[in-house]
Amino acid sequence: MTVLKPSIARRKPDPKATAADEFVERLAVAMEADGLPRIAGRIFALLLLNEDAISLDVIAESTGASKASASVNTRVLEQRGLIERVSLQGDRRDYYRTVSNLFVRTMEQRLAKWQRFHAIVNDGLERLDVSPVIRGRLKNFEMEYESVREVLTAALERCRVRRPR
Amino acid sequence: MTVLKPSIARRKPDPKATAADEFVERLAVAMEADGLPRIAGRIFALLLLNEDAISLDVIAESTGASKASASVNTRVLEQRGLIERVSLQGDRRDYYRTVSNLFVRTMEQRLAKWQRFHAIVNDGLERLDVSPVIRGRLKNFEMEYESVREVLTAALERCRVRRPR
DNA sequence: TTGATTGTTCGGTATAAACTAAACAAACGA
DNA sequence: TCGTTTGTTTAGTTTATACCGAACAATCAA
Repeated sequence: MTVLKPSIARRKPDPKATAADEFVERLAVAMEADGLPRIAGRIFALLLLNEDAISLDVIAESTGASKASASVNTRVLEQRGLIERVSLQGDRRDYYRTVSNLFVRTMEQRLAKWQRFHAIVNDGLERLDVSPVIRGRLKNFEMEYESVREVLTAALERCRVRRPR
Repeated sequence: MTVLKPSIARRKPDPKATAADEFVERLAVAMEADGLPRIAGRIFALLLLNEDAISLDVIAESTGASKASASVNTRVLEQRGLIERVSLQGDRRDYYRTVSNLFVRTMEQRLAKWQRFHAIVNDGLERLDVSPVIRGRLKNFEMEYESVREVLTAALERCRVRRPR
């Protein structure tokens, strides 16, 4: 008589899971598509919903992650420019909160990622000797990217102006 | 006297690695940032540099992947709209090539991914009862996204018009 | 200094993903 | 019908990554 542990079959749906918790989980999963660890996504979502900065312990505690994971993933988020570390006077702890111009920052991140991709293509366009057809294909690809990039950065600039800090 | 296998320390740098091979590898790595398997990236890069459509065997052979991986990853790329499967008359094999309007398609992919993210935020904006400050933050985030999305889709539409097929 | 608090790093484990080989299915030609 | 060619699926292996607990380092207070 073998018994399957229920925790394997399916996790217990936490009875006191609030709407906010669900939001956090869903956003965390969605952010995995951007190559972030799930815990990083949870932390980000948590901070997104919190007005004031939160300490590492609280982050670890309320996301259910270990302090180690919280430490690592806050750094990841910080390096990606999604959150920032702030210090409060007369307090040794670090506190974290989302950056103010969040959307612009995320878009800048994405642009930077694309840039790496297109840099490779452009480099190939220089070094490789390919047929005129292929060359035309690559050139057109880059042209279109460039035009879209310009439009996009202009739009972001407008966002920046509208909300300077 | 322990000897470290050189293949572990570092892979042999293939002496007859062409510039095209390097291009393929670099692009493949860059595409991993978009959540694609490395082999998918290699296949894409390979097709990008080839004028005419290529069969599965050739793809497998020239990327060094197994036929199974080639099959799986071509399907991934096809579903993402980056390549297309074509059939040649009097030939049972499937052939693959990049789609014609490549840049627009990649951007559409990216937009779709963002859409999922923002859908969650908007949903949260409806269901969650958060402080006015947080609500303002989320709303602003979505507003900025929406404005940028409009600009972007317009720019893509222009690309589409400029090169209809 | 010592003790307490806070963050990071390290070692090990579990989970997930990529990939291959081999079995399988489907489509065609003989 | 039977063998051949082509693509897919499956099972198992390898590889990479996330994660935790515990040890460690650093900072400040006493």
